[in-house]
Amino acid sequence: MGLKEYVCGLEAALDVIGGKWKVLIMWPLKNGASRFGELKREVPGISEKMLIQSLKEMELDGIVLRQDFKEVPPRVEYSLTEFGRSLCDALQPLCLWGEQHMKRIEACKEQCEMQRREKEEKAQALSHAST
Amino acid sequence: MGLKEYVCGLEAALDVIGGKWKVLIMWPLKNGASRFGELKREVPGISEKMLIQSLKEMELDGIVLRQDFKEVPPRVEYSLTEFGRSLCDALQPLCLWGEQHMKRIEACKEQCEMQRREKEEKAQALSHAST
DNA sequence: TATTAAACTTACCTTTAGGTATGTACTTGT
DNA sequence: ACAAGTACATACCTAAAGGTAAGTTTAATA
Repeated sequence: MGLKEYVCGLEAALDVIGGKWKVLIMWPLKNGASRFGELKREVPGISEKMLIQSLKEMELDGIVLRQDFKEVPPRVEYSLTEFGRSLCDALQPLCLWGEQHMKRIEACKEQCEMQRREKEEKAQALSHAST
Repeated sequence: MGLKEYVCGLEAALDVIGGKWKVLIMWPLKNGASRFGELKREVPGISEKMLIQSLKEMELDGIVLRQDFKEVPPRVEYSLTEFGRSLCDALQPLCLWGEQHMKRIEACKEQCEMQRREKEEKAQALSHAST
């Protein structure tokens, strides 16, 4: 598994925006730079660990710029690079698609959850019966 | 965590195409229906378990249609629904973006890997020293 | 009667992602 | 001397994703 070999462009793109948080971090940054603490508030539910971890990877990928003002207490601002903005543009249609079909998707995922639970319960019942 | 609440359309969309395999399964299906065995060959590296698991979820999400010909040995064909094709269209720009910057992304990810390994080795060295 | 072929299914295991909680560094203001 | 404020770092744990390998079903055919 030395070097990555992407089958298609999508695989590469998803490798950049993969994970639970990255797109949620990108979206507020479209309106301009944010400090670490601000971002934490703008992305509700994220932990500090996930926030810096994501930001670091996004910086490495070149879609986010980190600017350290060398003050105490620390002041660091994050913003989108040109590259990052081009990624946002490419994501726009997908975002729209998601918005248009959000209700439907939510319903499907709930359905999924229900099936998962049923299966889990069935498995539990079986394991109880065997003891 | 009862019901899902998506912050933006992207979150919903990524919930549909999330995971390692789904887009890789969708792409060959753009050229028409495929049997299970065909898909297995068209998506190199995928296991049978991951293939049906993904296909089932995609069917539930309404982006893939499963057609069982009730033959023996079994013959089942999978194809994209209208909804699935609309998703493909929405993915096109992202796919293009990924293709255009594939080299750059590959390089970044290798860089990432290297950092991870360094860190791992450092941690190992420390744990050895402490014993 | 045994075999074959295709599409699953299941059990078990390893790896990775993500969550929680606590600690650190540094300087300004008290 | 010390408390406060901000951006991290680190250790530990749980849950989810994914991999491997073996088994199951069915009717036609040898």
